[in-house]
Parts: sequence; C-alpha cells; structure tokens
Amino acid sequence: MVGIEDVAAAAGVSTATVSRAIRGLPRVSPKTRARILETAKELGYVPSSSASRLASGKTRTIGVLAPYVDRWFFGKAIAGVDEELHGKGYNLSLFHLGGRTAPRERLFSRAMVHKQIDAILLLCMYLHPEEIDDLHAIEMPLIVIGGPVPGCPNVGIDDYRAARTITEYLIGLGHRHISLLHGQDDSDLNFSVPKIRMEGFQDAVTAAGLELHPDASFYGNFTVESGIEAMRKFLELPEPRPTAMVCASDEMALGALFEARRRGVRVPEELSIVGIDGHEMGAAVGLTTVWQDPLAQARRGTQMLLAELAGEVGAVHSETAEQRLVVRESTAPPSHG
Amino acid sequence: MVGIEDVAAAAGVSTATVSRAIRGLPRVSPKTRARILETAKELGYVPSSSASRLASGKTRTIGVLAPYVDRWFFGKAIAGVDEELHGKGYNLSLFHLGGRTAPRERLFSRAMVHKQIDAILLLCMYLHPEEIDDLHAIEMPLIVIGGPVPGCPNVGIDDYRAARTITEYLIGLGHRHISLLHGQDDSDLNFSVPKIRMEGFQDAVTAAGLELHPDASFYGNFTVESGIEAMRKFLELPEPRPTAMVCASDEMALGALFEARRRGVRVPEELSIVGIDGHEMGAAVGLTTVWQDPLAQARRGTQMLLAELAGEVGAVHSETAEQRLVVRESTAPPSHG
DNA sequence: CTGAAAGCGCTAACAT
DNA sequence: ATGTTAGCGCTTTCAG
Repeated sequence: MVGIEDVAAAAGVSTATVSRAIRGLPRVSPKTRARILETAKELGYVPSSSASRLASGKTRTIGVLAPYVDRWFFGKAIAGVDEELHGKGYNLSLFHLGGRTAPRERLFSRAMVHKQIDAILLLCMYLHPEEIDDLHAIEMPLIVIGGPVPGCPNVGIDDYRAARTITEYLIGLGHRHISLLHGQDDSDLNFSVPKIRMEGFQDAVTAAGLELHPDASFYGNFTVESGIEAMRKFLELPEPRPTAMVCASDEMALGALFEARRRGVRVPEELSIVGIDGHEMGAAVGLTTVWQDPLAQARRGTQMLLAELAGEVGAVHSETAEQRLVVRESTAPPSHG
Repeated sequence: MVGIEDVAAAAGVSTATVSRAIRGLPRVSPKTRARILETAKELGYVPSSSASRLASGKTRTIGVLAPYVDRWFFGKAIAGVDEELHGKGYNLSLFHLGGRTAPRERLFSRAMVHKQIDAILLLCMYLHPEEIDDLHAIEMPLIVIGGPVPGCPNVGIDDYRAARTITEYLIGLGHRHISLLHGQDDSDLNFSVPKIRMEGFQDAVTAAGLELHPDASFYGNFTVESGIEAMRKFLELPEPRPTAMVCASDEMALGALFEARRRGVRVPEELSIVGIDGHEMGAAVGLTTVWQDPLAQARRGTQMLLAELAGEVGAVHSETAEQRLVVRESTAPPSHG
C-alpha cells in the first residue's frame, strides 16, 4: 500500500511537506504543491484516516445520535447533516440512542462514542436527567436539534407555541370540545417535545375558558399506526364527541385522518384534524399543520459545529427555527355550530 | 487522559495483557482478566479507537452508501443496519452516494471512503458502468440491498416479478387499459430497479395481449410529489382514460391516490391504483401493493458482512427477499366492464 | 499465561 | 519554504 513516504520519495520532498501539500496547508510553494499532488495521484495515494486521526487527535467525523432513523423528523434531520457535511471532508457516524431504553446502557455506549467523533449533533425527544448531566460533562461541541435539553444549545422550533397556535386556530374556528392525541407516555420527563406540545395545547384550551377532557386524550408514539389506533378509540367515545382533534405530529394526524375517513367520518365537516410538522404527505392530503423544516435545522446545527471546530468559539448557540401555521382542508368550523 | 499504560500499571500487568483482557481474547487467566477489567472501570479507561484502528488495521465500522436517507426504503434499510450492528461494537458510517450526480465525483469520494470502513452495504437504484467496475475493484466485503448490481451479491426482492405480479392482478380484475407511473428518467441504465419494474409491467401487459399506451406512461422520482404531479397529467388524458394505474413505488402511488381523490375521482370505483413497497401509509389508506421489508433485508445483509469479517468466507451471497401481494381497497374491477 | 518491543502511517513542533 | 524527529495509543509477533 502506498504511504506518505512513497509520495515524499517520489516527489523528492519530506513527508511533512507532502502532508501540508495534501491538506492544503500554507507554507508550501505552489509549484511544490502541484508536483506533490500530481505524484500522489499517479501513485494512487490516499491518506490513512486511522493514522491521521491518531496523530492529529481529530477524527473529522460528526456523530449523530438519534433514537430513530426511519421517522420523518429524524430522517430529514440526518439528511440535513449529510448535506451540510458533503464535500467538506467530514464523515457522519450514526449512533443509535435507543428509543426509551435504560439510560445506563445509553451512557455506556456514549463513552465509547466520544473517542470517535469531534462533535455531537443530538436528535431526541426524551432525555433522562442523568443523561443530561452526562451530556454536560462532554468536552465537545454539541448541538441538539429539536427538543430543548436544559443547558444545551439547540436549534428547533418553539414547540409550545406551535401547539398553542394550532389549538387556538381551532378554537378560533369555533371548536369548543377538542380532543388531543399527544406523544407522551406515562413517564415524568419534564423537558420533552411531547410534554411541551401537550402544555401548549392545554394552555390554549384553558385560556379560552374551555374544558380539558382527559377522557378525550390519547397517547401515541408518533407513528401512523398510533394515529390509527387513537382514532379507533376516539370513535368509541360517547356522543357528543369532540369536533376537533389536535395531534402532536403529522404522522399521527395522518393516521387519525385516514382511519376517520375509512370509518366514514367526514373530515373536516364532522371532525377537524390537525398536526404539527409539515410532512410531505400532509400537503398531499390537505392536512392543516404547523410547518417546520428539520432538514434546515440540522444543516444550521451542523454549520455551527463545523464553525466551532474551525476555531470559531461561540459559534454553537441556540437558535429558534422557523415555523408557520399552514391551513389546508382538514379543518373547518364545527358543523353543529 | 487515561491510557492503556495507566491501566497496565495499576493492575500490575503489561499493556499487552490489558489489551487481550479488554478485548476478550484468550490467553489471559480469569482472575487476571477480572482484575484488569475492574481497574479499567475504576480508572474510567476507554480505548482510543484511533489508536486501535491504526494498530490493528480494522476500523470496526460498516459503511452504508446511500443516495437518500429521508425516503422510505432507505430509511428502513439504514435502520436495519443500525439494529443489526447494535451492541456488537461496530459503528455505522453514512456516506452520501449523491443521487444522480456525476460519477466522477462519486468515485473520488469512494476512494477516501475505503480507508475508513471494513465493509460496505450499498443502497442504490442507479449505478453507472464505471461505478460498477470501481465497486468490483474494492477488496472489501460488499453487499447491495435492493436493486441488482451485476457481479455483486445482493439481497432484495425480485423486482421484475413484483411489478409483473401486481400488473397481472389488475389484468385479472378485468382491466384492459392500464397506466404506468414508473421511476425511470431518460437515462439508459439497464440494471436499475426502476427499469426492471417497468419491464415487469410491460411484459405482463403484452403477455395478456393488451396494448402498451406510451401516452399513459408517466415519469416519477419515487416521491409523493411526483405521484401527485403524475396524477394531474393523467387526469388531462382524453377519455376514455385507463381504468387503473400501477406505480413503481408506494410513495408515488400514495401521491397519485391522494390527488385523484382530491380531484373527485373515486378510487377504486373509477380508478384502481397500486404501488410496490409496503409503506406504512399504504396500509393506513388501503393501498393494494406488493409488500417487501427493506429493514429485514438490510439486517440480513449486515449479518452477512459481519460473518464475513469474522472470518466466515463465503458468508456474503445473494439472497432473494420475501415479497407478497397485499390486496386492499384501492383496487376493484373496472366499472364499465 | 504474560511481557518486551517493534511498529501502524501520519502530524506537529522545532529547526534550518 | 522545507526537513527532522518525536511521538499519537494501541496491537502484535516473538520470547519467556
């Protein structure tokens, strides 16, 4: 295998010069650099990343910690990191956070992770207190995309406002009895996107002088299936049923919407349904939602990490991402006034 | 930072023994191993992956080359690799193949990639001849998931049969005039999933003595949006229009289905629509399709790579994945007989 | 079963 | 602008 020494010998220079030339560092004369680059190409030289990692202490890879990769938000975010990294000589390593598994295991694997990356981009919905502590202990640029993590910079939308906005929109339409499909299970995590969205909903309802109907609240796990399941339960509710349903995500809203129509419930005439996210399918079926762009959020976060790694201290900081109420055809005033 | 020497000193052994003990290699007495493991934990020792990569020549990372990450098939497949790798001490590095960009650039980045991984899992739909050659030149376990790549082992469904099956199902229902929404653009790549599915469709049609209607053929890029777009064009077709449409993917079929209903076209009464894939949303809306499981396919492929890396020669080989016609409510006999 | 020592291939001072 | 020379922290023969 051709190494840096071969190139150095062939080009008649030292390995140090070859190293500088190839990495585009200064202190190499243009003509020397050109010659080195050419011989390197001729010899088919490719630097050993292992060796350069060890020698430099930099891995030139960004670690993306995610609980899922086959879900809308996470897929878009990972794509965003990838796009931003592309062509910049950085690699993307994917680490499974493990949905809601024991924190103990998560911490352990995290220790192994640190040595392999230069910075972390965290995607998550839930985080246990001890995990947060662990995160703070890491000496490494870190940005979280999406939900807030106390003490960590993040880029994401204001989830409370998103939930409140969409709920108030429904109330403004005349709905007085609104069902909620949230993404929170019975854990007591305080700083989680599902919890925050739920609060936004609740505050909007009570602020309007309306009542919360615990029996018309359903749990989902952000999947289409859970939306379907929730709608089934909803339809078993005694009349009069709520005239609208706000779902904590578009994926669940879509499931609910499909199931409602399948059961012959007319949307929005008999039931208004809304989501949060901006899923492409939502646009296709006319789902009213609060749009956000996780891909852009992840790109922004990645830019910050890269800037920080490039020496720009303070480059990583919290930033609120764009969100927008998008009214489509899944909402209408309640039919019975 | 605590290194292997610190552990060796604290445990009163040599670094070689620590290395063996920690990696679970033989030739270490049980009690010595226990003592080493304990002191390592006490000291909070974590091996430097950079150093071990350089010294061993193994990176313990699987490279996943994919053109997209935020699309159903690819997201599921990446999740599958991740699941299979989990807990086995292997990392997953994601490399963007770059949709249909210039092969030249793809080759270049591929050279950089090789030094960073021990095996490759390739996800793709299109591959240029020179890229295939390049792939063959790689001395590294390789498996492709999904579409076939000449000369490379792959695990995936029989796309020709999938397309043919679904088309014949429609024909069996009585449809004589069928529209096609395929995923092929005007390139001339021969071995690509889009092309193969198109052939399955065409052969089914002609074998039944029916005619191909080029004007009722549409191009899509596997996204929901392209399905919507195709349906718009379809609806501009002069009457009598085809009574059924087969789409090369569920995502496109879903887009077509939504747009059709939005325009007031009743599915399946006036128009039958089918897809291929088994997307969760398809189940939710009752889309007839040929189901497949990319997550399982990727897991299987990853298992093979891992086995091969473990020394099991011949572990990597082609395998045809499970597929199944799933009849739901988006299909019915043509209404006008 | 355990230790000594020679690298793995590059980077980063420090010199020149 | 370029060369010299130590390592980076672990793995791996080869001895013992």
